[in-house]
Amino acid sequence: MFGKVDSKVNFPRMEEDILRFWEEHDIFARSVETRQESERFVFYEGPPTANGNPGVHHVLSRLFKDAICRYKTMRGYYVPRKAGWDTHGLPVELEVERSLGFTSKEQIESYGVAKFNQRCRQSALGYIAEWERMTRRIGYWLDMEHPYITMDNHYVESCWWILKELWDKNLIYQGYRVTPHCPRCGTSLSSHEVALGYKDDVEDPSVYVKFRVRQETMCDRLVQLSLDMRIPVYLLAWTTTPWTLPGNTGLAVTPEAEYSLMNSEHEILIVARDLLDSVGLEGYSESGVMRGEDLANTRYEALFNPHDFGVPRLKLPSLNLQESEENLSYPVIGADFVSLEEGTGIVHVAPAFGEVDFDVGMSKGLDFVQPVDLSGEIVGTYSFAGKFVKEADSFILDDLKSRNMLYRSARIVHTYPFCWRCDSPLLYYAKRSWYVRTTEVKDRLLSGNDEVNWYPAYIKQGRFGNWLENNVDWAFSRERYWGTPLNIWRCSNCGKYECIGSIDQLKSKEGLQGMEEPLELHRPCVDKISFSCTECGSVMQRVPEVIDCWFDSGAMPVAQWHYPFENKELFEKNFPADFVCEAIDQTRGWFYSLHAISVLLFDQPCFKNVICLGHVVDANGDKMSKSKGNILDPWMLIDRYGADALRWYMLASTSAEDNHRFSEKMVSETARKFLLTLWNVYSFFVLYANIDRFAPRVSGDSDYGYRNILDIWIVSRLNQLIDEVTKSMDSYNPTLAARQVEKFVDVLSNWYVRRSRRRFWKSENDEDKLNAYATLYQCLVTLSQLLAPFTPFVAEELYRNLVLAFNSQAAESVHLANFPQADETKVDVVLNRDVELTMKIASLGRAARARAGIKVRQPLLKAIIGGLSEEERKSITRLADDIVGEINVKDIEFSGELEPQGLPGDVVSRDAQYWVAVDTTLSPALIGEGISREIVRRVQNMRRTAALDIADHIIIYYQCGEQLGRVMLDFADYIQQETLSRELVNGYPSDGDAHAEEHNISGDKLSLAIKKVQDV
RNA sequence: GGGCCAUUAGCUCAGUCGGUUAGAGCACAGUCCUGAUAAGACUGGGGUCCGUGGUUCGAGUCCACGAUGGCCCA
Repeated sequence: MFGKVDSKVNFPRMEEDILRFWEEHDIFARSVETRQESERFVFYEGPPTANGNPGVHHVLSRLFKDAICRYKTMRGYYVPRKAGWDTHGLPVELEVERSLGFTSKEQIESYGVAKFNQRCRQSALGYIAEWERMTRRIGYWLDMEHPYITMDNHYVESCWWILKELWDKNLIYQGYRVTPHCPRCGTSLSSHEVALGYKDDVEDPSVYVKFRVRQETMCDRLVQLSLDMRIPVYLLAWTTTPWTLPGNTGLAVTPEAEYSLMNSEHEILIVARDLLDSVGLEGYSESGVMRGEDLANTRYEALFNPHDFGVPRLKLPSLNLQESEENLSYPVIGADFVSLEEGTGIVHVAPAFGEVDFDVGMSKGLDFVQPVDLSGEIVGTYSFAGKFVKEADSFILDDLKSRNMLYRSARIVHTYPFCWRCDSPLLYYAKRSWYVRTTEVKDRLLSGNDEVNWYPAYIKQGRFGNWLENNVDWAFSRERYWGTPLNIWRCSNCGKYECIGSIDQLKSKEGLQGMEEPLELHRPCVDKISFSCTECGSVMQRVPEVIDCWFDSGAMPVAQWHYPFENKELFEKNFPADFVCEAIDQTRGWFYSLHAISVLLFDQPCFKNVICLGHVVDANGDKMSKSKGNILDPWMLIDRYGADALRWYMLASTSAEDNHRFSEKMVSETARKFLLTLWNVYSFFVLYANIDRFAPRVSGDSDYGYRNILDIWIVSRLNQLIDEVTKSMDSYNPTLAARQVEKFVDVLSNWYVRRSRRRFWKSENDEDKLNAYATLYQCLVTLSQLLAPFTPFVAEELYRNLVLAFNSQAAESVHLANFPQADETKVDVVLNRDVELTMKIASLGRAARARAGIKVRQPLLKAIIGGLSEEERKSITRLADDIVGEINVKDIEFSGELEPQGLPGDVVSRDAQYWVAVDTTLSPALIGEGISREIVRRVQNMRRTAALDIADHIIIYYQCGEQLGRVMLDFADYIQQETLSRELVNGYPSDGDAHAEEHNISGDKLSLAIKKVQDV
């Protein structure tokens, strides 16, 4: 006997039971370890950042990873799955800062870096626990007992080794470059972090500033054009960041462009001719035109002389300090980046801010003036000193206005980047940073990418390829606290740098001091360690930076094994990965850091196949965010619908790469549509199989020699399905696979079971019935295996109940079983097509009946089918029973005519190719048969109302007129058989133990009563 | 400003190589079927296949330009 199955299933509760079973019997570990000798399928887990609870979008990528890994396991591969946790970085620090109420780095310093980092560690550990809970519940199988954790000493040491390798290859350098800087967090942001924080509707000043031209530096042409030397000549420049003006050390023009001299009574303004209209110079008239190259080398008076405000002036590229100069002037330079689309065609250059500005400063040898500190406050003795830059804007403008250096001031709305974490406006700020020279291996980054299979394929040459094409060196240092400490020490005397690649190397240094045991490879512990300089013998101290946490995660192929310090063999066996999977934002994140580090170290890519997922969005297609309040809690969905429902929705509803629209309603619909249909087929099977004491063969094979065509067909479809699912999964397309399964379950339920119902219900235990059970059994067992990677819980439930009840030798879990193999010889494509055609004809026939207004329960004489080809006609004759049964006609005829002839339109239904007509002639015999079916239906409803068991036998009592009485007699056998009735008694039951109802059939009264027969 | 992706029924999505009347599910209405079904069937309403141009005998599909949205980069 199979275990009793309730048709009303509580999936969440069932899943909890399955989870307990898995854990008690260690199924996951066994599913991996029993395949230890097989070919390896290497999977890398992209470590989630442990700084928040997992949301639906995290669940999505975990499910795709799980489905592929479970599939490969069932296909016989050895698929170890090591969990990983990303525990470092600004996100973690911010979480702690928030809990402590901190808003600046000073507060962290005075709180104490040791205590602060301890809190970061605790915070990460807390979230890891939460992630483990979610991972377990959704059925994501992952070895969480042996995870890699980026904050562990071993992990950090491997990162050190990598950096030392790169250092030895001369791929690490310290550059003075402009980086997006968050003044609150006090650190640079990587480009992908910046990308997270762009806002499109930022209001900023839009100001036109006048720079007075030094008369003695004017070229002849300008002297000539500025006729009246008594009025001043100004270069007009446009900016949206007035706070950068104190850092101005140059103006750039396009050499080939034309510039107009615009006269008023008091002054001459120089503006690009193309931009006159957009600048709007009312009251000015053009007194001359000159080329940009004529302006180059002209000098203008410094807007703010740094020497007057106690700010040093340095010379690029040497950065040598410059002497104080009273009448300071800066040059006009020709450059190719000057826009003639907006502004004035004259660009204000401040090398301390802005990447382009710095680069041109380096190449043209401009001055470098930095009037802003790293917290974004103006330094020096300006009247607006001490103010935050954005706040200083208006004071700077007032100052310029009072000196008549401001032509016009307005406001504009544009796009500007903000810190994705703390929302502070980012400042482009020139400072020292450590770089990995990724541009050195750019060609190999690109060619390595060619070897990777991307799903979807367009990412390879598209987003990821473009990103690699535009590769710039990786600024990987961070001026923060909680991260892998940068393993570079600097001599306080001679400035020599040394990179330390291991703990042993560090311990062996001469003059080692400050090493505490146990050694903790974090700040401030590592900061205290010093040793002697090999050059001059002075003390070497570690540089203050930590490294970008993206570097940590990209190091995982190496660092998860503490390679090369141990596990050499493990590393080699697990490199490169066969498969990784994350959302599309990781093209610039983890996918890149993995790829870059792998190519830098080993000159080869480190993953062969990658699924790139779209984002999870809400039902309206909007991104989920706390501020919008459209976040869905995965726990709520799991508690209500179960993990399988969530899994199936995520895997089946939307292609992996598209945005995944998400709402509670969609999850519940999916659960109903698919899981309940499957469950109903399953509970139907178990209910009847138990009544008939069906015992499956241990092999599970349904081939009993004799076959009903329905059996042959569904087995054909089943083998086709196995083939389809295998191919879809092998090409990393779980969505397609899931949809194929969904289609199969639909036809299994709504054609195979529907058409076979009577075979299960008939009283004889004949061969046909046995075959029906065996076939449905085979379908359900195979489905449980096909579904195991997708809906592992319900698959397990089906498998264990169906298989283990009769086969104690079988694997005790579906996840220990092998994936089904398609038997190609059983696939009959012609039959598959014919059944499709049968469904089509049945559908047309039902439509024709509906048009004619005759209930399906009323049998008709015949249906005429047209539009079939000769071949189809021959082929489909073997399925005539199904057509006859579905349309409820006594016979079918085929017509060679393309159009129905001489038949009223309301009995014909057609599509583009086929037509079906029904003969609506009703004989008394047919009417009687229709009535008998009507009676059966009413009795069946009464059985339900009386809450009788499906197998209970009854006695039917009836009272009626002559016509119905005749039907009762004529169709007595049929009625009794259908309703499990021992007797048809014309009269009332003698006792009150019966269930009685009054009926009306086509105007005739019928009194019915049923009574359960006690002796079975 | 640049790149990638998407846009098909009220909603979620299919739509193969360019070829018959563009489909399915959900939702809505009516009818039917049913002792597995919380299901199913039939009918109906509901379509500017984002827009404009082009290629073609023929375009949802190919090309160009544009719009909107998402993501990425500036």
